[in-house]
Parts: sequence; C-alpha cells; structure tokens
Amino acid sequence: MSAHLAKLNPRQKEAVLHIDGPCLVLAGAGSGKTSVITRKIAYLIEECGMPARHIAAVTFTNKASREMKERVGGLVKGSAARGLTVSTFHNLGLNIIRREHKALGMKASFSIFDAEDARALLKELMLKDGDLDSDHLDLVANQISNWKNDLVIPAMAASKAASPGEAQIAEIYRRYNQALRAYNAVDFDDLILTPVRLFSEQPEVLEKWRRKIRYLLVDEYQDTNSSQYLLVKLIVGDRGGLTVVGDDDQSIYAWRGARPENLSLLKKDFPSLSLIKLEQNYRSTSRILRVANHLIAHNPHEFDKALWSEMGLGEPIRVIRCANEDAESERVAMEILSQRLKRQAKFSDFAILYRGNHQARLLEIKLQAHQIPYTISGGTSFFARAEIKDVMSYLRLIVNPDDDNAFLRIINTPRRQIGPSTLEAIGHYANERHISMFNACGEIGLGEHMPEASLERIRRFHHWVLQMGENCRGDDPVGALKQLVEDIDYEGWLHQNASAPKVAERRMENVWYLLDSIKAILQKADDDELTVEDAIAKLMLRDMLERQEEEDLGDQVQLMTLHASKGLEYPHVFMVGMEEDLLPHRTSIEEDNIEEERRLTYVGITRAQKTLTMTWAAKRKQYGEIIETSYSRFLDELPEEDVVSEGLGQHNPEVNRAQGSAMLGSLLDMLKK
DNA sequence: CTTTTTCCCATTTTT
DNA sequence: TGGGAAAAAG
Repeated sequence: MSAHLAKLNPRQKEAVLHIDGPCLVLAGAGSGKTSVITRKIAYLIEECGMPARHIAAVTFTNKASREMKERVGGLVKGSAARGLTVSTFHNLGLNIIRREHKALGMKASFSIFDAEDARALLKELMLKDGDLDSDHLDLVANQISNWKNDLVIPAMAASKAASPGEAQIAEIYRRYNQALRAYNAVDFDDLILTPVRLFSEQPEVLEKWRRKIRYLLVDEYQDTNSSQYLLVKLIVGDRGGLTVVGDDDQSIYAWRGARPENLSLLKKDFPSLSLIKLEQNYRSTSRILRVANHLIAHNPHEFDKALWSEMGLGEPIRVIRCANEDAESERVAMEILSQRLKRQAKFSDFAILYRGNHQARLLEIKLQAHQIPYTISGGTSFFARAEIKDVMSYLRLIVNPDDDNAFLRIINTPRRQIGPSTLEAIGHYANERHISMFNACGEIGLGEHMPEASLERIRRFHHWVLQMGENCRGDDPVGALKQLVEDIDYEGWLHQNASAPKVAERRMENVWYLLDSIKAILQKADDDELTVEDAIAKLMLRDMLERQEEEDLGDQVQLMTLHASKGLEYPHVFMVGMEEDLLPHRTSIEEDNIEEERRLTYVGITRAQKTLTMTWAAKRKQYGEIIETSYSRFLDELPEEDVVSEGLGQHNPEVNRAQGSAMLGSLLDMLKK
C-alpha cells in the first residue's frame, strides 16, 4: 500500500490502519509506539485525505512532542503536515484558553503561575490566615492540585471535607482560586481544568473545537489524570476519532494524580473500542525481556502482555551483593571501566538508575575518583534559575499588570530602594481598592501613606514598565527586550551578586539565551500571528527552552532516577540499591503500594538493551547509623535461570544467611587487625 | 547585606 | 549523620 506501512510488523500495521472507531494500542516497552503514532498521522494525511489541521497528537512532555513533530516531519512530505497539532496536554489547554478567553471571561493577556509562583501565593494566603503554619504548605499545595486534577471545585471540596483540617484547606483552595482570578492568572492544573469547564458549560464552543479536532492521538495514556481524560472524552465525543497508546505496566506516576485505570475505563466509555497489543520489542535481548515479564507477572493484570524480541538470548542478568553502599558505588565504577574496555563501549552506553536522587551523591564521588565522565539528569532546570525567573517576571509584568507575583519578584531586583514598608503600604492600598499592586503604583491616592522619596521611586518604576510595554508592542519587540535588560543593568546586578565573575557571565549568557528563544518563537510565525504575550505564555510551559541541556551531551555515563529513565534506552544498565525499603520504597511498603514500585523496577529493567546489572548493599548508612539491609523482594521475583548472583553467591535467603554469617566472621577478624 | 547558627528533614516530578 | 535552608546575628 504505502511506504508508511512497509517497515511495520502486522500488529503495528493493524494499529495504523484502524481508523474507524476508537483504538487502544497497548504498547509494551520498546515496541515502537512512537512509530505507530507518527505513521498513523502520516497515513491519515496522505492516504485518508484528512487535512492535517484536523489532527491533534497529545503528549506529556515537551521532549516527547518535539520528537514526534520531528518524526512526522520526516514522514510527511512537503507542506501536507502544515496545521497539524502536536503538543503537550498543557500546551493544548493553553491554546484553547488563549483562543476562547472571551468565552471564559478572561483578559487576553493572562499569566501562568508555575509551581513556585503557586506556592508563594499559597504561603501568603496561609500567613494571612494565621493559624495555619507553613509546614503544611506542601500538603496544601498537593491537596489543591489533587482536587484540580480530580475536577473538584472548592465548593465540593468544602462540602466533602472529612475533617476540620480538610475544611480549612478547602477554604484556602477557594481563596487561592479567587486570588488567581484577581491576578488574571492560571496555574498549571488550570490549563487542563479550564478548557474542561468551558467545554462542559458551553456546548457551542465545544462544537467548534470538535469541528477542528477530528482525530485525536494520545501518547502515554496511562499517565493521564481525571481532568485530562475528561478533556479527551469531550473533544472526541461519540465520533470515535481516537487512538490512545499506553502501557499499564509503565504507570509510575499515580502519586501525582495519574489514573492508570483510565486505560480500562476506555472500554466502558467507548464500547466500540478496539484493542491492539504491541508485544514485539526492538530494544532488548530475550533474556532481559524474560526477566521483565517474569517480574511484572506478579502484578494483577487486566490486560495480559508478554514482550518478546528477535535480538538474541543475550547475557544473564547479574545481581551483585556488595558489603555496603560505598563498595556498591565503587563496584559500579569499576564495572563501567572494565566493561568499557571489554566491550569497546562508550561511556554514554552506560546508565546508572536509582530510586532516589540522594543515591547519586556517592556514585558521583566514585565516578569522579576514577575520572569517569558523567551527567546527572534532574538538577535545577534552566527555568528554575533565578536569573531566568527574574527576567521572565519583568516580561510577565509588562504583559499582565495584574500579576502581583511578578511585581513582587522584581520591584526591588535590581535594588530600587523600595523596601518592605513601602511595599506594605502599596499592598494595603491595592487591597482596599481591589486592584493589583502594579496598578496601585500609578494611582494618585497612593501618596497619602508614604514619604515623598519612596513615592517618586515607585512612580518612576511604574512609568518605566508602561513604557517598556509600549516598546514591546512596537515593531521591534526583541530590541525592546534587549533595551529592558540594559536599562536595569541586569548584568551589573549579576556581577555584584555573584561569588565569582565567571558565575555572573554564565548567568548573563542564560539571559541572552532566553531572549534568543523569544526571538525564535516570534520569528517562527508559521503559527498564526504570535504576540509577545503568546511567546511568554509558551515559555512558561518551558516549551522551546530545553534543548540547551541536551546539547552538551558528550561521551558520558548517564545517572538518573528510575522515573526519569522512562522512555530512554541504554546498551548497559545498572540498577543500584536493590533493597527492601529502598526499591520497594519504605513509604510505598507502608502504604501498600508495592505494585507501582514493581512497575518502576519493570521500567528500569526494560531500559536495558544488552546487559543489565543489579546491585545491592548488605549494610547501608541511614540517618547516621549503619543499618543491616535485606535485598529487594523483587530479586526473588526474577526467573532464576536468567540470573547470575555475585558477591556472596546468591541473593537467596538460605544461601545468604549461611554465607553471610561466615562472611561476618571473617569481616570481624579483619576489623580486629 | 553577608556570615554564622540553628534547625529540620531524609521518594519519585512534568507542565 | 549530614546537608540545605531559614533564621539570627554581626
């Protein structure tokens, strides 16, 4: 039929060709799910004659959506892919809100509060409340996010509150939403929730979007939360133009609201659903897949699935018992050095996976000691950097004068001699009049409560921001932004604050990079006319701004958490800390959440292409004292014939105990000397 | 404003 | 136990 199908296996072909009615593709790890999605898009456009602008593909991360865009671009020739929507859930939500802000009764320019902004706002609300100490901040932020993900509005939260404490949080929730509205802002969860509300309440708007999106494809479906699923249902309606791809065995984000049961709910909500399983794996050896299958079989399953591959049997999985965590890290470092030579592999062929970030510390020390190059993924992201947040706050305030958070961040950065007392006066004034702090700065009545000098400084700032806003809306927005950064002498401020001149230079480079990104977004006007507002909103979702991290990937060993490894693959994988209380994590054991931990282990195993090595430490320092550990229960769930144990022989309890006590004796002898 | 001191916590995290 | 962050002190 077409070139798009030639390289696919029968199951994959079936998934691509199935376009009448909703389709669930259960795609095991490494089974080519992205190929299926991208080729299905190509097939819809080129063979079914569906205009690209009526097709939308949704992913969870910017990275995934970027990759998908690229691959579709390589598949679909010429301009046929124009108008295709490939975006994250949040970006799709943002587009809907942006286009429908009138129907929503919102201003065209709104701010997006990231997690940090949201917490700052919550903190303020709770302080005002008085009797809630900010210890609960995490708890409250989490609860509110959970409510939003579960489509619970403040009134419902209040009426369903089971305890006075919960009622109190519900009240904060109400005021938090109210404050967001006053600031003309939405938080990340609102980006999904608001479109859902809009579509539920205004059928004619929904109808409009249904006419636009006629075919929807969703990646990593097991990671959707309730509101995301409802958004999907609303858009698709009963026309069945839906393909979702997911793997229930790789659901590892339940703790942040993901509902893996959405997979099985599909069957109920779309009775005509077709189920297609992709079980052929193109990544790993049979041995690795056998181990993975064997482990995950210990979880209850609604859908049975067994991965297989034609990559050959491969080497057994190695399980290495180490004396303590120090020896474990040392061993991994030595393994990497020797394996690299033996197999003529690159450093970048190795990945070390662990449960918690703190485990990276020791590994880092050992890798450094042996001069092994490495990168740790999951440090402070580009966006969390102070300099980026500062400049972004200037942009946000220019775009949306109601954004008090942005105002507070920059009013005295760099120093403008506007201190706490002045700010308090502004805050009071703004509160009484129900206007934002920035707008209060422009009012005449403000002069009452403060010295002339402070007022003058405030007036200057206010005027300057307005001027900058005008400049940005002129014909050279990027030039205006450069001017802004120079006006405030941000570079000087950075130098003044940095511990070393180098640090300041590096930070300034980040700022220029940010401006370059804005330039790039504005120039890429193949979207409709993009305003500075749109560009800033997109940036808040970290879109367009992450490739920098990927650039400096040299030949380095990769260190990351098991969570962060999902979707990636490496020839040689180490899983460290295979111990009770660590890999089934203690809190998960207490909460009886073993199944998700098992899936996490499964994800780790299936990252490996050729070899997999698991290590565990018999003793581990924990909170200062040395704890006797026991190896992870998951090791007992691996097929014996595919596993070779090392260190003290087996990880089997019997052997272990016998050899362990023998070893203990000799260890004691050694210590005595 | 910077340095010191104290205190608290110790799973996973994208947008 | 040890590291990081907030509070306090200089």
